[in-house]
Amino acid sequence: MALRYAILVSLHDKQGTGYEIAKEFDNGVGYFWNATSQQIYNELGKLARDNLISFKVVPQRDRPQKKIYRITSAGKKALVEWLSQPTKIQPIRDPLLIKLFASDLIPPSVLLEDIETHRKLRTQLLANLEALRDRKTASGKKIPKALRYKYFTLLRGIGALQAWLDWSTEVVQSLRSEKRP
Amino acid sequence: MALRYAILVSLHDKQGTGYEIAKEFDNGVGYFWNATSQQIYNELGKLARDNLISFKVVPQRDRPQKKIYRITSAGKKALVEWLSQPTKIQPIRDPLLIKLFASDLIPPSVLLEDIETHRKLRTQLLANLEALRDRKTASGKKIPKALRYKYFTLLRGIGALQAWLDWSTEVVQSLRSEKRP
DNA sequence: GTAACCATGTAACACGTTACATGATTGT
DNA sequence: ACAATCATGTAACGTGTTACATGGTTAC
Repeated sequence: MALRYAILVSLHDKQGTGYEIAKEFDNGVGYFWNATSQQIYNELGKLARDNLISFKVVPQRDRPQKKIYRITSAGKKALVEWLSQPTKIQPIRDPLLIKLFASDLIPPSVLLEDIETHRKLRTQLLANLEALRDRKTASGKKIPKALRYKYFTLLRGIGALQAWLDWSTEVVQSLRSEKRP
Repeated sequence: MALRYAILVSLHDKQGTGYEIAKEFDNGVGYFWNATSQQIYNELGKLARDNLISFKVVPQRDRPQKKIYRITSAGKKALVEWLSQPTKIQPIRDPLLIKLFASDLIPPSVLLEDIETHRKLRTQLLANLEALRDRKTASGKKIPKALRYKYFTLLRGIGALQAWLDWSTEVVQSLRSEKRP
């Protein structure tokens, strides 16, 4: 159910096409929600059927036609209602930790490689988010009130990545010391 | 697919009934994987059909009969194979952050309540995990090599909870200051 | 020429959640 | 009385992933 509201939030901020929303999910919104374009196109269809969003078809010369979606007043109402409900704690499901838990079954090098790959990805992501943060707070800028909570979602992304990277540093050290004792 | 291997890891450690595995997922294994008993019973059925686990039915006087499962050699093989494959980074999906992102649509008090509920839950969880950790490292005990990586999964759980709580402290402060400026 | 970008969609399948169903025993 | 613990399972539904399908433009 949450994807639908993530989309409504995105459309409440700014109208857009499915393609654009999908891109946002890869970038901005992406550090707290994740979805494939297929999921998004599908959900946009349902949302339009439920009249929570409307769209206009825009033909283009060079590119395929597109649908620009915007939230309706019914959509805004549904969104506010959902926002007022308590959220569920989301369960943890990290396949990498299954591996660690079963590490006596595989050589440390296999684990190491996997962790290093994740480290690279997350290090890159962290750099992106930190750059974003720095742009927002550069030269003594103050975050406007209305944007403060969006800013907090960014900080959450950064905090989570940092915690993961700190932890993985320890694990890698331990794995390395095991290889050449 | 990962649930099946989480179960195999659990059974590789120690044979058990579906009920016992489900309990483990609520406690030990629970800080990195999560599943309902229905999911587990279902997957156990499939695993048995695929001969990756076997079971014997044990009738009991006072209680309903139970099935004690253990991993087979084919199961161990399948597990090792899976462990050797690279894992995927798991996508982030936190409904609470959707709320924050859309915070201009709801009064801060609604957000505050929700966050406080989460804080209580996670504070409790953190205390449990820290107690577990302290028991394992108490009185200068050294973690045996074979258990070191299991211990790291525990540290990961603790780190993630701490990062979340640190972040939420900031958010709550900001929300409170907005209520009475 | 090959990849990336723009742009949308269908269909099959896998995975997860919730509700329903059963039923004795133990502790408050 | 009521809830919790032990113990397993089916069925309906909702969500997420992967593959397939189409097709022009721009940049290397």
